[in-house]
Parts: sequence; C-alpha cells; structure tokens
Amino acid sequence: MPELPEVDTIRRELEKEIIGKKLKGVKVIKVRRRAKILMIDLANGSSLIFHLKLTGQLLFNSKPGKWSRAIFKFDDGTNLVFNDTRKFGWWKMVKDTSFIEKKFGPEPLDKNFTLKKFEEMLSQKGKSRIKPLLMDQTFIAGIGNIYSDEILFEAGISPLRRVESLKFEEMKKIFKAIKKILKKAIKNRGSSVEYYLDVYGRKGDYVRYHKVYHQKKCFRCGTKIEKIKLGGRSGHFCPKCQI
DNA sequence: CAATCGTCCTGCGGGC
DNA sequence: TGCCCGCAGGACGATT
Repeated sequence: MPELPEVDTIRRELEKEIIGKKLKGVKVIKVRRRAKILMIDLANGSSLIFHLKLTGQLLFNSKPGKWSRAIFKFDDGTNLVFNDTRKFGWWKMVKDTSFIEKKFGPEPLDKNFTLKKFEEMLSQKGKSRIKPLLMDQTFIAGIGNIYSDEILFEAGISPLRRVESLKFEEMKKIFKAIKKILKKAIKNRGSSVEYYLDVYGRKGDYVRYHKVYHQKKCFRCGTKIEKIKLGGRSGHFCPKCQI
C-alpha cells in the first residue's frame, strides 16, 4: 500500500525531523527514497533501509504498540517506531546502497524520465499488459496497485491492454497521467486505504481523489466499475471510459 | 519472454 | 452469535 507518494511523504517529513540527530552516536545526514524503499544515510557511510510492503508504518516519536517490530532511538531522546501488522516489511543496515539504485526502473518523477524514454521502454515490452507492467518495479519504480489503477483511469486506457496495441497518443496519455497522478498524490500526502499513516500518525488525503480504486461507480459516467483479477492482483476500471 | 501461482502474515467482512 | 473462507496486495522464486 505504501507506494511512491506514501514513501515520499514519509521521506519528506522524516528529513525535517531527524537530519543531524544521532543514532547510536552516528549522525543522520540524509533521508532518501528509491522506488518504495526508504533510506536513512548515516555519517559513517552506512544506511538504514526500510521496505514497508503492505502494512508497515514509520512513526516519529511514538509509543510502541502490539505491532511494533523495531524502535530506533535517537540521542536526543526522540525515536522512530516501525509497526507492521502483517510482518511483510523489513529493515536492515547496509554499507552500500548501490545495489538498490541498480535494481529498479527509472523514477517516474525524475527529469530523465521523458516521454521518449517511456516510449523506448514500452517498445521492449510488446506482449505485456499495461497494468502489471506499470507495477513492475524493474520497469518503472514506485507504482503499485492503487496508482496503476488511477493512472490508467486518468489516461482512459484499459488495464488489460497489451503494450503492442498502444498508439503513440495513448502512450503519451499514460505518460502524462503518471506524472500528474503521482504529483497530486504526493501533494495530498498519499492514500490511507487501510494501514498507511505518515510519520506523525496522520492519514493521507488522496483517497478522496480516487476515481476507480475501490470505487463502485465511474466518477465520470456513472457506469459500474469493473473489478478484475490480473496476475493475482485486483484491478479496477471503467469499461466505458477506459478503452 | 510473459503469465500465473504459492508464499510470507494478520485482520476483516461476507455468508450461512 | 460464531465459524470458515476468501480477500487485501508488495515482491520474489518456481513453474508453465
């Protein structure tokens, strides 16, 4: 559930709170995000990295509860609590994060991720269906089930479409939708569907803008939203607005 | 190469 | 009321 906008919200808030603080005597110098991974860089060259998977939460200066799996204490008495109901998430201290940089596809909001680049990437993936492809972290980083649904609604493209069937204009629509939806979701501090909270324990506001994900009727035309299974995942789309 | 399935784990809601 | 079942969906490895 925490996808790019949620992890980025955590990153942005966390950097305000913990840069300059010390973790076991080592200064925090940077808080970064790559794909859905959050990285806290320390002055000794190591990084504390997290993946929240489905139900992970990182709460600043919070009290540990039933689902707390780790507590990181700073030298000034503040802390960072890692909660994770379903225990899919993980954290580790690593000496080098370059393997993370290489592992994933381009960052969708990076300036280097251009329409031309996207078109080139798509040309290698002819037979793939567009929704699972958008969720493939090695293809493009940070997009999960919620935002792939919302992006394809915005673009007016069915999640079932195969890449080879997309016209250039349709690729352009998807490209624009990726940038637009992710930026707007970041602005609204992400989507709190079930478990997601920001570092202050607040819900993200983007759910109110969801147009297909977990919706019953199409925001635009009122048609019943279709729910499908795609590669074991649920997908939501309007059969009338998304071709 | 693409797609599917099982796996990790827990909570919740539907159906009876 | 209670019990069982299926679903939620990120990522990975094995298999088709």
